[in-house]
Amino acid sequence: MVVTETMTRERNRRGEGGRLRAEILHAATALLEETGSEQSVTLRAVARTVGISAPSIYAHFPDREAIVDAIIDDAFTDFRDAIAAAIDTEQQPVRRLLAGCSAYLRFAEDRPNRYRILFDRRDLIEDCPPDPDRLALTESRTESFALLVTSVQACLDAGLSTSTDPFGDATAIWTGLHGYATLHARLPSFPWPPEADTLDRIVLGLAHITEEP
Amino acid sequence: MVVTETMTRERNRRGEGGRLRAEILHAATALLEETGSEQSVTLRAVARTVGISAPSIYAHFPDREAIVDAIIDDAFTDFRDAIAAAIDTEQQPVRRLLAGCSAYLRFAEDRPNRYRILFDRRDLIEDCPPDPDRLALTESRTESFALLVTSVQACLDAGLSTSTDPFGDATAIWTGLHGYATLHARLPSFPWPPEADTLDRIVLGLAHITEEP
DNA sequence: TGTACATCAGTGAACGCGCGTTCACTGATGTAC
DNA sequence: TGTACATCAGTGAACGCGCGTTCACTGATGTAC
Repeated sequence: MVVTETMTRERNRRGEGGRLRAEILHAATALLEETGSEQSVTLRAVARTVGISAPSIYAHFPDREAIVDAIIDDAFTDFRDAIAAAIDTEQQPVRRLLAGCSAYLRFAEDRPNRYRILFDRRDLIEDCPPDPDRLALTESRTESFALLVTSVQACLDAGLSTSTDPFGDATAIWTGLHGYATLHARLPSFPWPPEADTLDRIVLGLAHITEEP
Repeated sequence: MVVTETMTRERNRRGEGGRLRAEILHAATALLEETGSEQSVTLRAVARTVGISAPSIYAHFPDREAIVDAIIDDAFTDFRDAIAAAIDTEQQPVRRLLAGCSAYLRFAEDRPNRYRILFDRRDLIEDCPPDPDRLALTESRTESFALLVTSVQACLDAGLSTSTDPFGDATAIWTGLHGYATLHARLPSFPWPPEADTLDRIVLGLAHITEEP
């Protein structure tokens, strides 16, 4: 007997309707990561993947946009956690900084489309009024960046950097990492230098690190 | 009398049908630059803007994709020309390099959506067979990058850089510029340092320039 | 223990929309005689 | 100079598609008595 997608799914028991929300998010994330395009997260495609009818989604999300927002929210949490975890594997400040940046690039390389959506939205382009629903998302972004600033500051505090502007240096590192991550994903056939070289260049050069770890 | 878009346009005279091609491209470019999304370049939207019927486009482009390709091709030519022109305004090697990089950022800032499409396509992700129609496009990309490599090499030749790897340094500068350009456009409310500082950081730091111009 | 009933999780049909593309066509423009 | 005709630059209607969203509904599940 051939088991199709639709046959697999059983209706949730009473009180467990909320489980569908997670299934929807999971399916939508898979779609987005496969295609790399937010446009491919359609209610119908998501419903097809989950094995439900499209209108069922409205019990859990007010509209299509809300699903995409939720995906980005999740992705940012993952991103921040991955970097934080990597930093925590090291003690020495320069090593911690490098580990965090390395995790940044690894995240972008392992799941390029997941990384892509993090900074792809037009959220902050228009000076929109502070939207409470989006505040958590903004904070999650801020936190990822704060990890970087803190790591640079730690090098400075330990006397391992001649930086006079840790925030500016962190910003420079961020743009360097972002540029490498996005171009590397877009143009894989370009003769890129090894990731370790890039990391050294960006981190040690831009953060004014004086001593090798 | 109210003159509407559609009333404005007159049919081209015989032999001048080719002019419509330019009008289509112009309209499509405007659409892409306004919205920043390739998706908004639809045959119908383009036709509406030009003031023709949608099927008329088929006399000049085989399909929708061909229009977008043509836009990117044009954008790349503009991009390369802007950088080349800026470099040529200076004599001293370091100044030339800085001028080129500055033009890079200015292009990205002035026409963010035009810049965006340059590296946004998935062209090279799959190892597609060498497509002769796309070769010019690829060359135009290569040329833009070559300008950068040459500029770094010139600094080295003049003894103004301690670079041991001009190609790698040019790559690092490129990723730095790209990262700054894209993030700056995406998150304008972030406390970015002045562009000049960023340029100095990226160019002087990453290209191992020893002497200020 | 049995049964009527409220609730919950989800369905199926339908709406209007814009899309890419096709097809047969029209009517002005230039040209051959 | 006049006219028949080929050509060129488009048009308008239609196709099937997938989409977001709405609406009235169904049928299994648990609960009150």
